[in-house]
Amino acid sequence: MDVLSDKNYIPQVAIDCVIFGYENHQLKVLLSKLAFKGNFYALHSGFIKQEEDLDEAAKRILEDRAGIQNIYLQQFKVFGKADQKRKQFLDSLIKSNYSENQKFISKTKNAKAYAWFTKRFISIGYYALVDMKRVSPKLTQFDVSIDWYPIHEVPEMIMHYDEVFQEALDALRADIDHKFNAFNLLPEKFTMKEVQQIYETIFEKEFTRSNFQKKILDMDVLERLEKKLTGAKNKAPYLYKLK
Amino acid sequence: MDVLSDKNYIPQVAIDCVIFGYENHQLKVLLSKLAFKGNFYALHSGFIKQEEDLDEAAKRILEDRAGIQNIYLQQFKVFGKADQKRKQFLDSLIKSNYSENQKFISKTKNAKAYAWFTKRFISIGYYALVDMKRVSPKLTQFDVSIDWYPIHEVPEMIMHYDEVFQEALDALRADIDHKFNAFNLLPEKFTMKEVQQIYETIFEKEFTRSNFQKKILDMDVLERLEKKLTGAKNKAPYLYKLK
DNA sequence: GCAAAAGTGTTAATTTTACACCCATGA
DNA sequence: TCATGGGTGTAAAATTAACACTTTTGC
Repeated sequence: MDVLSDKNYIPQVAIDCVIFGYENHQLKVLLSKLAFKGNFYALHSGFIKQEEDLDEAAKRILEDRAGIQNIYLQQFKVFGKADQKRKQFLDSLIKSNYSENQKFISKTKNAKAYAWFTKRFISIGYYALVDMKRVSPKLTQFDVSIDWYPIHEVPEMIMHYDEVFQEALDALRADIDHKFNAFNLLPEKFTMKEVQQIYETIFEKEFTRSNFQKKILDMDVLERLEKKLTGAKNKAPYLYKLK
Repeated sequence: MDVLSDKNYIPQVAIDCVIFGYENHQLKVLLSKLAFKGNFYALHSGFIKQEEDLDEAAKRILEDRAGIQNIYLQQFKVFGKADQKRKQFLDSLIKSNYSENQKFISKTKNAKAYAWFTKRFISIGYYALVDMKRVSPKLTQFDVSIDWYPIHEVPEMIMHYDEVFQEALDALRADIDHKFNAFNLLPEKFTMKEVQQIYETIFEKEFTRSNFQKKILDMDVLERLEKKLTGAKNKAPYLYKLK
């Protein structure tokens, strides 16, 4: 990673990525536990390089953190409260992690990073929806661990991340129908049941099979392929792929 | 206005306001013609003060430019291409307005403003919908004029503003139904016909009277008041107000 | 043949659209 | 009393939801 400076990155602007993961009928979110004393949880944030498009920056951050590419990534809201949450949090973090925190900050190199990092920030929210099986989160120097948390068991996060997460979930549900991003979670060939399970997981409610099938097929984006013999003692479902 | 500097404003971030105005069944947009040689048209942009919430900044910019308060203002998208449009435009502007442009730029004061202004910017798009009768646009030092342009007669604008305008119009139409912002355009008491005319203007299509009435009343946000005798030789319409 | 689950079809309920009808108003 | 336009009601059309029926598969 480049040195954090105004020359390399756009100052005071962050991208916050809410990475939703799907596996086994569960919707989870990828959080980082920070490599500091105490239980501090955070979304994956990053900054925008000076020569980089906004959407590219979001993709890069997602790739750096989760090791995946070519995924549906959607900007959903900008957060721009001018409160002191960020600075307050970082100050308390330094205080509890470095016995002589004033000295720590005043070291030339640290001082620059501190000044850059503790300014008031605007954050641009993006969310992604990924197949957990195809993702291998990578630790950075700031993380002690990166884990998937069920969306109803999300620990309290630092700064404004709780709000970002909740808004991302709302946006995901509002967007999914007309943007077809659910299909990104599936292998090339999939059954209608698999599609339905994703929807049911995301919306946390059940859909009737026949009506769901009609609705999805009416979207006219799927192509029916051969049948799939599952070994189960029932009728074999068709496979589908995106047109 | 404060001096443009990193100390006063968040650098490299602008707010672009698309101010839609309604009057006499016409939807127009407020553009500034810049106070420079040549025909340069622009949306109303501004910057975010260091101590200011994002939404407040948008409100302030709207008030400075259009002289109105308490209006529906909606963030709709962030634009973040890393292209050189901004710098190229500003360079050509300086070139054609100052015979010795290098000298102009290198004057100490101008040099700072030039450097601040010509960096790569991220812009946060907001739109507003106002009653043209209640608005008195104010000229700033950068405008030679500020005028309302019918949305189908918008002159080509500088930089990326054409795209911002088009996206704002799409967002306005998508948002209007469930956020009731159309009522902001009306006086305290209004008739159903007036509401319908706004909708018809915004969507550029006609609605059938009875169905429109049903739809709006089903929203359950209006309260029916006394009748209004218009002097016309027909049944007097009811007045409504927001609940 | 039977249970299980997939696919299709049918009916009912709801929402949307079109349009007819009645009513108040001023000329 | 008539033309105008506003308010209401109703029938048709389209969409959505509920559920029953049929088919395929392995045991």
